[in-house]
Amino acid sequence: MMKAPRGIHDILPDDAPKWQALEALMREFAARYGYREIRTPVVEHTEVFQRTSGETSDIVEKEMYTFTDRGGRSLTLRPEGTAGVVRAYLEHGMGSLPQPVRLYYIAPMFRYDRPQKGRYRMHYQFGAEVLGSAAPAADVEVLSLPIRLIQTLGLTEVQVRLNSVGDPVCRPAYVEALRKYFLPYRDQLCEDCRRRLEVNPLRILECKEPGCHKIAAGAPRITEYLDDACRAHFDEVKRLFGLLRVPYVEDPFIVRGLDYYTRTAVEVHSGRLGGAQHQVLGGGRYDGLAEQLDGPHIPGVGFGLGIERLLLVLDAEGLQVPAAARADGLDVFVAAVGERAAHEAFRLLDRIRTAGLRAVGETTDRGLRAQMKQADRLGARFAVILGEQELAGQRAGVRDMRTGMQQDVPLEQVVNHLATASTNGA
RNA sequence: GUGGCCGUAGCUCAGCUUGGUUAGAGCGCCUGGCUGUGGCCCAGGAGGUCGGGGGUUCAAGUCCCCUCGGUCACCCCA
Repeated sequence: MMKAPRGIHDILPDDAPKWQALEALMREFAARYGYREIRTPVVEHTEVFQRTSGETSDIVEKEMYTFTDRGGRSLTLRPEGTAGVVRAYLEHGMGSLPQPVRLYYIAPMFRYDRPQKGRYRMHYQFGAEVLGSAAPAADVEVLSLPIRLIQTLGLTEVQVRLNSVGDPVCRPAYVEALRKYFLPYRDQLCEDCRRRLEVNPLRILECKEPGCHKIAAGAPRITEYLDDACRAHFDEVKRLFGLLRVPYVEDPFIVRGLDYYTRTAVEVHSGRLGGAQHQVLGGGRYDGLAEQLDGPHIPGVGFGLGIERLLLVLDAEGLQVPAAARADGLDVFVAAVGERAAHEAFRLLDRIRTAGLRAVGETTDRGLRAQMKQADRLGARFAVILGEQELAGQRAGVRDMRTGMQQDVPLEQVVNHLATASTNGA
């Protein structure tokens, strides 16, 4: 049997209302903060990600869905949202819009890594970016959006972790210091970290190998190496979070997987996901990204939030997405007995829908009993019954499926009757 | 990319250890009891290449190998 590709899943009708409700809430929050939606393509030129994420990043090294199109171009299914958004900003001259520009997206991302619960080869992210502002207030504004959203959903066991990864001016000195620190321990590091020592010593900091972790604990801290500008920026970000009373912890060990990050780096973790896929959100500032795409210097900051993971965390904390239930449901089922009645029912069904009610009718010709059972199973609030008897008197039976009360209603009044009845006590 | 566990109807699972008649159950689905009225009950029915391929054997859902998929722990990430 044909199956969906590995690590890629269907979202079925039973779950869709939950997704719709969550997405609606995200759009509502984005609008509240003045963010406008941008829809960028799922594929970009491979270079867009190669140049921004960094050649040594895991994404570029082993996780990209890359293919050659018929014209010989190398294209890649986007592994993350930011690079494409910045590309679009540059391509469409958004630098001439009032700055900063605030953008958000809800879109699928693709990463070719090994699937696990909460980690999929195709997953959805809610993300937002502020482009054109280097101010610490921009960092805190864009990051407070998902944090407030998470609070609104009622999640309690989440932690905001904050760090600064410096910038191209001060980071090289720190990387050197790290290299110098780790070199004597070289033989005690794990295989991966020995490699990291060469290509990207920052990564050793987040290694979970106990041996490496222990050595890393004594490593110099980035905060000791930040230059005045970066330090001032970081201090102000922390001050502003404090002003908003957003609880956070400083974590000198988060460095983020993508090379384009500068200064602010943030992650949000849940304590409820068994240590596995507990990271729900990642983000930070990326002041050099636009230049890497051959654009001018456009500072930016943003985040990406994994929707599947958020859903998982909600579940783990026993929470529901507000209003998710109401996105589903059926008002009316129209049952017909006999061919003449079926035609009249078909017309009636159309009128009911035109009036704005959610209705389905019988499309085969089963017995009334089977049709009533359908109405019940589909969760219809009312059943309308049309047969020879009703037709003769130009009437229809309207049955309230909750109470079992049935009324005889003139045919031309059925739609009105249903409309008022379904708004009362729905 | 590395290692462990798992894979039998739409769903949840039994059967596998000690190979041997037509592979079962509950729920769901369809039909009937009730010739035009849902929920409860009763009866019947449909639905399975036992994830796929190869091997061992007189005989494989059951044993072995490979492969695909899921899951967990890593790597890393949302």
